[in-house]
Amino acid sequence: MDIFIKNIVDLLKAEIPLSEEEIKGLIEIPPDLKMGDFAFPCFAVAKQLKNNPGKISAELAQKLPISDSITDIKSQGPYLNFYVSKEMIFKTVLDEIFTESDFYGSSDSGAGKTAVIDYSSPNIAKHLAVHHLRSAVIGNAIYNLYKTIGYKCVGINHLGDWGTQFGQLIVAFKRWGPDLKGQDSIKETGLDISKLNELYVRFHKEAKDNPSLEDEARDWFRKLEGGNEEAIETWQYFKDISLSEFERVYEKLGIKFDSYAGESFYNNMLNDTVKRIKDAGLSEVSEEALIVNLEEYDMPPCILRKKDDASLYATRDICAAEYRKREYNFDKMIYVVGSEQRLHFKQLFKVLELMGYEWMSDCIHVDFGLVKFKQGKMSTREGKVVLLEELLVESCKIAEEIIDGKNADLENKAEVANDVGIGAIIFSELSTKRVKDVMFDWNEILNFDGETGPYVQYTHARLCSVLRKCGGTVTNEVDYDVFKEDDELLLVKKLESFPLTIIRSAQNCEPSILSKYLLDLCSTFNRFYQHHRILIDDTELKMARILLVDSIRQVIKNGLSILGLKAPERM
RNA sequence: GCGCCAGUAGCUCAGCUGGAUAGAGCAUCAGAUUUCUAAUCUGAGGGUCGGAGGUUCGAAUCCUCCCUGGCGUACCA
Repeated sequence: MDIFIKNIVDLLKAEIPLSEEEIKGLIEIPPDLKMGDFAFPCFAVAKQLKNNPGKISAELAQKLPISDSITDIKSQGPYLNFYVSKEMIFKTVLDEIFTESDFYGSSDSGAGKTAVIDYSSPNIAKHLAVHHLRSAVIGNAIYNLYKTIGYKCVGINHLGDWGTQFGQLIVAFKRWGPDLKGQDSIKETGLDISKLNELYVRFHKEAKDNPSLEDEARDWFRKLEGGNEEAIETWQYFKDISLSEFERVYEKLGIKFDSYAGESFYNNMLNDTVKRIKDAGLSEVSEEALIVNLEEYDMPPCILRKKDDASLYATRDICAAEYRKREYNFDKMIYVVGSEQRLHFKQLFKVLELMGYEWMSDCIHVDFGLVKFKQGKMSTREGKVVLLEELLVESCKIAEEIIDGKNADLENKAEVANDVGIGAIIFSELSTKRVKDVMFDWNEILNFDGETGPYVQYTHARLCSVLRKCGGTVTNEVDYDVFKEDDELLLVKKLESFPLTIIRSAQNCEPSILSKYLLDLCSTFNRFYQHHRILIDDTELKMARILLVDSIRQVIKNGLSILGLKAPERM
């Protein structure tokens, strides 16, 4: 399509006092097919030409020559509308998709560069709940997007496996946990994540009446950081229990990480980091804590060490950033973390800047809105959560029931039910812009009609079905001149914008751009499918439509795969 | 109090760097299946784009103020 734009620019630059770049920037796509394929708004040059836009447009329409590629130029009010050769559009686009297949949409703008993506990063010793879904799913999609535009990606699950809360858990475990029979290790206690959760909730309940528990907890965390054997053994046990559960859920979601280096991983590097900050003269002691004063940047201080000398998450994040730069030498580091931590990241980036790290400008906080209940914010502390695994199981169950009702003989029913059930959940997380807070609603997230993952998957299955029935031979050796329907033109134009959609989606770290695109493509196809037959007697038209169908199938498949959804061929 | 983010149809949301008539889905109602999967499609109703100013040929989009909601605001993450 760039070819057409270049042609138009070439035509215009002779008549208009603007540079090629300026003209190119002004060219837009008209809202309706009737208005042509490209448009140039003449407002922009009205002043310079001392004429009104309508007249300029009318004069240009008369003056400019048409050609094989630009088949018509019309003036419509202040707009100059260009009509390009439909045959060339179809040929260019469908040929490209046919040739590139699984790689259609990929580009190499990130070739040779590395992106580190920090996502999911839950606190251990708790179940994964529905509010953990967003970071994981968004991060995974961003990982795939960057990979698609050529980056080497490193996915990091920065586990929250360190901090005062583990002091709290140890206290709770010692007070109310299972009795140790003296022999063997604590691994014999049969603790699971639910029991850990109960201990956590109980701690916060009891600490309200008995604040000394908090002191006790801080003391245990200090011991943990100091390497106390009992503390470490208990903590490691908690971590093992948690990870086995997490991995099961990630597996279901199809989400992977290249590294599980969590907060604890940096424990023995913390001193060096703090020393560097001290030596740079950035830190000071205030109210017994070691801080970096950020007053002149209108921010509260970044606390490096509490008054009892224990570290905080900010300390560990600074340390982790340094480590990742050393280890991966990233060109971009993306933190997929909720928007309630905005200030934290602002402080973190400021401290990195003050430390003299120019690469801090490569770090971005990709934030997202809260998941809320009607009753208010979810809180693990109060035990008010919907478990993620429970949601996934429920969704797959519903998917299976629907299949039983529609396509009971489906061969790999369980597998497809799983793909669709999980797909529904993932897609619903990715279909609105990140910044929006979302209200958790069972009915909404388990809806399989309308703008949903199953809708996209269903459309894909339909396309596959048509291709099966046509005998399976798809060729790009077709007569591109047989496409006459508006719906076909809309489809091919939509297909053409796929690579650009991916780039925009990646650059904005906004998977919803791609989700919306897929919904739009599917709805355009379903409309076409309803009104026009594909498997018809007219062989020329049939072969051309089959190529179009196959191209749509390919783009949906590529898009779903980036978002982290499976594309079943039957459902 | 201060800071950040959001406010578009009854509900959930699109609307690219300002551009042609503000669009979908859900829900409601009315339709479409001897024909490629009805998890689909067609149609109807439904809007002071939170409010008021301003910039501009032109504003849902940019600026200012106000209202409402969410989040954050030194030893949690």
